[in-house]
Parts: sequence; structure tokens; C-alpha cells
Amino acid sequence: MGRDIPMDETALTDFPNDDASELSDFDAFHHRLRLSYAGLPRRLVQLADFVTREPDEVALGTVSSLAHQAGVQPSTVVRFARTLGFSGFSDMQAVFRDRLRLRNVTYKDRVSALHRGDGQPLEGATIFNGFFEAAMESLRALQSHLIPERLEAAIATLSAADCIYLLGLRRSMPVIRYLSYLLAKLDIRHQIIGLETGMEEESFTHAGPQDAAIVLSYTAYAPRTIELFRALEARSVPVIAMTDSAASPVIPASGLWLEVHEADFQGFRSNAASMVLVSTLAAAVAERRG
Amino acid sequence: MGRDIPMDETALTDFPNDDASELSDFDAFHHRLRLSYAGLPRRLVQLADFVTREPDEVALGTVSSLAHQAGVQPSTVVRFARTLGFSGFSDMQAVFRDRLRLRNVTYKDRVSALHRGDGQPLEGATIFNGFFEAAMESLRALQSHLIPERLEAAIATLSAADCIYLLGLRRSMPVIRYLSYLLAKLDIRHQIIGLETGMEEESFTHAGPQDAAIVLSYTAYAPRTIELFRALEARSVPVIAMTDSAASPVIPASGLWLEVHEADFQGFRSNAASMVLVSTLAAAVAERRG
DNA sequence: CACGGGATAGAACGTATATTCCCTAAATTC
DNA sequence: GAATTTAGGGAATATACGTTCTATCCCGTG
Repeated sequence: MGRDIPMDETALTDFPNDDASELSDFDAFHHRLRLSYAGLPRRLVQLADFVTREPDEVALGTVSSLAHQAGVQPSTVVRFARTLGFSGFSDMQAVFRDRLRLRNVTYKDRVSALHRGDGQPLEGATIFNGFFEAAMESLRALQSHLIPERLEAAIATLSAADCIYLLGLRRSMPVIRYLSYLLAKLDIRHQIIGLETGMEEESFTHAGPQDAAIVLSYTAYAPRTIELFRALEARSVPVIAMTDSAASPVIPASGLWLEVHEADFQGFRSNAASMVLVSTLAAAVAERRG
Repeated sequence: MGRDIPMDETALTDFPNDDASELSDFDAFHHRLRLSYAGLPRRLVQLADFVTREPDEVALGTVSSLAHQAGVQPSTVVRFARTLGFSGFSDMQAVFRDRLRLRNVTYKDRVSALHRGDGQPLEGATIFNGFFEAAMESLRALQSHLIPERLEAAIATLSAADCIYLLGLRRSMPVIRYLSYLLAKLDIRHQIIGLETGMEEESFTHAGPQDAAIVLSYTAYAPRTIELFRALEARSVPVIAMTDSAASPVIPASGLWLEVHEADFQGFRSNAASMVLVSTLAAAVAERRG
């Protein structure tokens, strides 16, 4: 216990800690590592990679076990520590161990910290908790309401489509953009409806039964979305709706709709469930098309 | 693959036990401890209480440090281990260390377990499960890693900012767009960096210390993001990073970064955690500004 | 091609740690 | 109340570990 090494306090703390966000020793270590990484010899780079990849091993292992895993000599490990400003390996390991300790401490008290209901103005942790719960709730609801057959039908329809039109305004717009991003990456032809205001109908002048559309709309359903949805149905475009109730105005005649309940927190809808479902559709269509 | 357990089973357990039938060493240890607890001598009871209360100390400490903390003699610690069926203290400690190791691997391999090796096409429900699990895992990881003080510091910085610059390319772009949408709704001045390719730097020619920036980047960090991040730092723009490791190249000198691990499924990253955190930041800043 | 400097590997050293043994104290039984 | 058994404390011992030193190798340089 009696570690009489002075443990060079300045070793890691001489970095600009300007403001309230104090750099943890662990972060400071990595900061230093990044700075000197470029000029490091081969074996030390090997070690640098290893310690960033397996920080837990560093905390729990011994010099020789790490040396073995990283493919270097034990003495190199010590040299690595000294190069980074520690008095020896043990000093460096202490940083990694403290991180493990700390991590589990925050894990322990986070519940009490987050659920503080003492009427104080909303602090960050409370707001986070709200969004977190909303997302979890939405995901759970999605999982329990999802009907596999419907999902399969939706995938089949989309897979057969020539071009997939995407419709979702206001709060659903970010989800649509995300879907568009996914489809682009998967090289699936698609088109967002309504990027330019007022020109929405022009987006699907050529659309027909050979295509398909995904429509997202949650209460209160944007009137413009309903309009555009009806225009799509009028053109006999097969529509897959993602909405939150059987009474929704965007449920297609085919009955092909997927139930998604987005819990909201302070008026902001967590789009977690929509994002997951939309990812599923994109990946499944890509898979189906091969 | 014997794992077709519905995910809500695993959702609430603290430790990702491989299976209900196959107890982890750590759980087995506690089971044994409970059985023999009643007939234990005084000092050993003292130790039993200590190891259940502070398992991390057992994993990280030495015989004498534990003896000191528990108020017994070092030799008693060894006797304790032997009484519980270990060959010595080190054997017992190994169990506690393995537990620490396992804790942090949880989400890594779980999703990949869904990748079917038999070459069969994945059906919709399977794909959905993958994305669903990835999202849940990301959210859980976010909750356990989030440091409330850091979050507060980030909110404070953003609240004080004149204009908030948003940076995140490729896979992070959808999240940035979503954040932009939120900020627009909340009437908070902001600017996305890099909407037009090649003209990114022009987006922040007027940026300075009075502003702030949010940078999203996950492995493998897009080189262009790193470049732009450095340019921001060079202009002394306070940067808040959302990234996945202390070794990330986009961690600002201020140390103001938030840890986010996005589990991915089939190469697609669930952005669930990022979305939740980004919503939190937007709402908290709005709240702070009143 | 020769030389010098630094990086690396391997071995030797000293220390800290777990372990073991033994003695003392306490408790239980005859 | 004495003897025997069991728990606990303390010190000695063995081992594993980090550290340091030195010889060798590689790479760059004159």
C-alpha cells in the first residue's frame, strides 16, 4: 500500500483545463497519446493501438500479459508508459483502473441522479431521462404491436416497386431523410415528396402502380400529408403507411399499414421507433432484391 | 443458435447472463456465499458483507488493501477465499475481474449474433429484431455512460453560444439534420457545416469563441470531419463532441465530449442514442434560454 | 560503406504481494 | 473448571511482478 513514489502529480494535469468540464485522467491520457502518436516508434504505436482498443485489459492485466497480447516485449510496455510521462507502468495502470472504478460508480448512482423529483427546474439529466424513457417506450410498443405478416407484406410491396416515394412532413421529415439516406446507400431508387414547398405534386407525376410509397404521419396529421396521400392513392400507387392508429386518415385502401406509437416528451417526438422500422424496411428490401 | 428468447427477458437484467441455465462464475459465487453465510464465523461474515457491497474493490484491490477496508487481517482474506472453495485469494479475485471485463463487452457481440451463417435470406422479423436490439443496446449504453456533469457543461456552453454550428458527415448526417430541425423549431440560431460539398469551410468563416459547435463522429472517423473539427478548434470555437471513445480524434482540448456507442446491425448504425442525446441538448438549451 | 544514435529485446534485480505456517485466544464440551 | 477444538492474528516464505540495465539490432546519416 505504501507507495512512496511521489506519483508526479503534474504528469497529466498540465493541460489547459480552462473551464468547468474537468478532463478526467483517462481522457487526458488519450489526449496526450494523440498528440505524440505521430512521432512514436513502431512498437510503441503497436502499444498505443492496443491500449485504445482494449483499455480494460490494461486495467486488469499485468505487464507481461499485455506485452504478450500486443506482441511486444514486457520492457517495451514500461518504456511506453514512461514515454507518455508516467513514472512507470503501475502509474499508467492506475489511470485505467480508476476509470473502471469510476464508471461503475456513475452506473450505480445514475438512477437516483436522474430521477430527482425535487421540483427543481429541469436540469440536463432530467431532460435526458425524459427523452430516454420516451425512446425506450416507443421501441417496446413497436415491438409488441408489430405484426410480422404485415411487415412481410410491406417488404414484398416495396421490393417489387420500381421507384419508392417517400412522404412525411414536419416532425416526420427527419425520419424520411434518414430513410432516403439509407436507400441511397443501398442503391435503391427512391424520391422524397415535398422537399421544395409547393411543388410536392410534381415529385410524383410519373408514379403509378408499378411503384410504391411510404407515408409517415402521426397525430395531429398534417393536412398537406393527407392531401398528398390521397393523390398517391388516386394514382393507384401502392402505399405503405406508418401511423399511430387504425383511425388515421392515411391508412391505404389496401390495409397495408404498420402501427407505430411515438411517445413524446415535452412536445418532442422520439423518432426511435420510426427510425428502427424504417431501417428494417430499407435493409429488408435490399436483402430481398439481393 | 439456441437464442430465440424474446428480448424483453434480457432487457432488464443487469448482467448479460449467457443463459438462465448457465450461471456466471460471479453469480455462482454469490449463490455459494448465500448458502454458507449462516454458518460463517464473525470475521468471515464481515468479509462476506464487504465483498457483496464492494465487488469492484475486490477486483481491483490487493489482499492487504481489502483486509484494511473490511477491518480484518490479510490472512483472513485468504482464509475466506479458501472457505468458499477457491485455491487462494487470486482465484477468487479472478472471478471478480472477469465480471468487470464482461460488463463492458455486452453490446459488442450481441447484435452480430443475429447474422445468420447459413446463407438463408433474412426475413423481415429477423432484420427487425436486429435493428431493435441495436437501438435498445445503444440506448442502454448511453444511459450507463452518460456523465451528468459533462452534460450540464455541454448545455451551458451551447446556451451561451451565439450561433451553433453542426458538424457530422456520412452516417451522422441524418442526426445532424434532425438536430437542425429541432433547433429551427426552437428558434435557436444554428448552421449545418457541409451541406454543399467542397464549401464546408465557408460555412463558418465568421465563427469564433462567441459561438459553439457540435461535432458527431464515430469509428471509422471520416477524415473530412476531423479536418473540419480541427479548423473549428483553430478558430477557438468551443466544441462539444459526441463520439465513441476517449481515443477519438475529435475530442476537443477542453475535454468536453459525450460518450455515445452506436451498436450497428449489418453495417447500419442505429442512431437511437445519438437522436436521444441530440434531442436532450436541443431541449435543454431552449429551457436554459427560457 | 562506415558510423552513430536510438529503439528493442532479454536477462538480472529488487520489491511487493499472496501464501503458508504457527502461535495465541476464545469457545465449546466433557 | 480443565481440555480440546476452532477461529484469528502475525510473521516468515516463496513467488510473481515491475523495474532497470546492457547487449544487439535497425535505421538514418555523413
